[in-house]
Amino acid sequence: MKIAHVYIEHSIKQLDCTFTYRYQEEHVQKGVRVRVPFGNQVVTGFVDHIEEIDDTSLQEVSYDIKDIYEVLDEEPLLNEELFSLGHWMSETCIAPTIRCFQTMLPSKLKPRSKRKAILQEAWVKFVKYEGYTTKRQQEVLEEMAQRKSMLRKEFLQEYKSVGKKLIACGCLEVVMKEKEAHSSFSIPSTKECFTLSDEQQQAIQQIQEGDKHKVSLLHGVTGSGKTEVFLQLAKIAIQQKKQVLLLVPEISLTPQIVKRVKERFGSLVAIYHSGLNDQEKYEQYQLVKHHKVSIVVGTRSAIFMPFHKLGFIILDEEHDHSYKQDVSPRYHCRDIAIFRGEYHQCKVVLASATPSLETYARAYKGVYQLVCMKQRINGHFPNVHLVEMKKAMKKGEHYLLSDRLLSAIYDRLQRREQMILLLNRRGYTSILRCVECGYVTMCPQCDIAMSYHKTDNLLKCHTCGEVKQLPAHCPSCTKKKWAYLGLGTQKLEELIKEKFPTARVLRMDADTTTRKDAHEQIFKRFQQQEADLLLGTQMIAKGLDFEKVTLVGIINGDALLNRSDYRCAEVTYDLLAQACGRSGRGKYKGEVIIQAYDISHYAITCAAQHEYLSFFQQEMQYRHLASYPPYTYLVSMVLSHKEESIVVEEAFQIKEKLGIHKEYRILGPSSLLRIKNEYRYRILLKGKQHSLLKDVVKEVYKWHYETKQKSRLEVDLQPIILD
DNA sequence: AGCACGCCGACT
DNA sequence: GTCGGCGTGCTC
Repeated sequence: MKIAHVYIEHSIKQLDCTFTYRYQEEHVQKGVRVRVPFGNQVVTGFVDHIEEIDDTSLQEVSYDIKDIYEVLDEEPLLNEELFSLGHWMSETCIAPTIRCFQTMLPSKLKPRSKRKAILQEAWVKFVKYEGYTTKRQQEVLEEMAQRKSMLRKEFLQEYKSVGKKLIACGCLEVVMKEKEAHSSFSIPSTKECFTLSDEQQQAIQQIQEGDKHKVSLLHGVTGSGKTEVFLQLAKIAIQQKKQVLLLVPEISLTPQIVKRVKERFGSLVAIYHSGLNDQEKYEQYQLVKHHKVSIVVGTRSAIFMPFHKLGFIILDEEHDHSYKQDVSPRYHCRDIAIFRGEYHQCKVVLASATPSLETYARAYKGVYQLVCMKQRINGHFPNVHLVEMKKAMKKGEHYLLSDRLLSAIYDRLQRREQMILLLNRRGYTSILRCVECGYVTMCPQCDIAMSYHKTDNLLKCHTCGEVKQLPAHCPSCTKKKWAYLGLGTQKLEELIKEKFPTARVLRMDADTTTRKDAHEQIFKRFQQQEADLLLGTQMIAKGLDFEKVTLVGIINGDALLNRSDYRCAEVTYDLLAQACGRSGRGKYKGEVIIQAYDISHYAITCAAQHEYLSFFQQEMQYRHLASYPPYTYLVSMVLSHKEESIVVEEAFQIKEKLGIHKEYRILGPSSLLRIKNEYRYRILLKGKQHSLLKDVVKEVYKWHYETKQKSRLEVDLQPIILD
């Protein structure tokens, strides 16, 4: 008898095992979706493997085996490679297997997908030369016989008069086909001659000739022309009839790289990111699956595209946090890239101007191949000035804009050059506080002050999305005066307008980018020089290439340094170095002004001198002394529940259960901010052996659901941001 | 995840 | 006496 082992769509720990079903149909195979009875419901499942067993061994099982109701796919959704990747992910991230499979597929194909309606299109197809009546009809038929088929919509438009008649008489027929992405980027590949710099050529050569099994780290300063290196590598792979995956942190923030790839490779490109709707994602996915494109440019989720022969996987801005998924399965795109690279025997290239410490440390030790590009294409770095705000403010200068920065802005306005102002306000929101008693409105669900949005005059919580009307008077002292404590971009915009009434300002932040293509619109307008000044938060720090920008101002450059996070120096260096990289990319010399309260910190001084290596060495020393990654590994376990006492009790139970161990240290439980009415506590494990930590966490995880603990447990085996 | 089963409080 | 609260347990 034929038996299928099926994963059930419910992605919970208790159900992370297969259930067996009987079937008769031949086309049940590994990787197809099936509808199966489960309890008293019918659910979708995913066939893990099939088996032929004899009836005697069947009688040994204690449960009744039911039949599969329906087979949903003719062909497996996931090929052998992606299948094993799913299992591997489940293992390394400690997440239910079915959830890993769901994560890997576009939502229209997910096993659970309830409304998986895939758009169909009507096509007209030639059938026969019988039954037409007029000369014109014959002509049209002949044309159609040539073309074989065309979209009905277009057909009826072109042959308005006779089209319907021909379909009615059966000479042509209408067939429904799945809608496909028409490779709309038919921009002809430019034949422009690209002269590569020596460094670029060397980099390409090194990557190509390097050890196939080794990951390469391309460490190139901002403006050193990494994108061109990617494009050349892509060309090589395509010539070898292989595919290329180019991963970027966030598409909407890197429109320029997408544009360049499209210009170069035209219709060979698929774009994949979270901004696409389900149908669009599905279409792009199918393009890759059916070998219609050679290059995919995409964000994190694009790592799961169904490639058949990869030539290169390139992770641009390798250090970026958006490569880490922060919901289960908490995978890191870099790890998946390396897994797939091994399978396809292809080179994985990690690229960044500011590599993560982990990556650079590996390259330093020779685990990865290190490829450097130290020169800018245009030959010069921008001058960086540090402004110490403590002193500036004592002299009576404005706390947001120092005199030095003001005069630089004035200067650029005079010379009709463009500039970017970056307000570093992570962890710094616009808060409304009562002048009299200092009351601040907190979110009722979370332990976070609600931030004030001036455009719609509302209070919003950035963690849970709660929206509140502005209270007319302070609930605690009934005074009616509020002080706006914001260091927001809006405030900055007002200030600029006040100081420079004629300046044309574009603002980019969470408020101005809610619409779908808002980022692109703003960048486009800035590119076309409809504005002199672009101001925004960290989202404008990365990957942009505006030739005319000669001034970058960073306000509050050290805001990130005051956090307790062990990565704060790295994040600060990254932000500053990236922002510096936006200035003076064209033929004009660029300038950068960094305003900070403490300008002596090495993250700031190294960034100002474009000294990554020096920063790396100092930061490594600190990490070594404090035994933080990359010298150790951290794993995180977060418990949450509506009742604080339950979380605390269960957290301490876990701590006790772990006991004292010489191979790792237990940090916590420490309380985190309450989110969505749930109290959260974290336990961190710190140790030198990642595999050991993983085993320990796995045991806790198992114990947690087997003993039916009340709280929710979330584990992260490479936590990046600890909040 | 869902849904049934089962054991205790407030109603016609 | 019943309706219904949601704690517990199970699903091939």
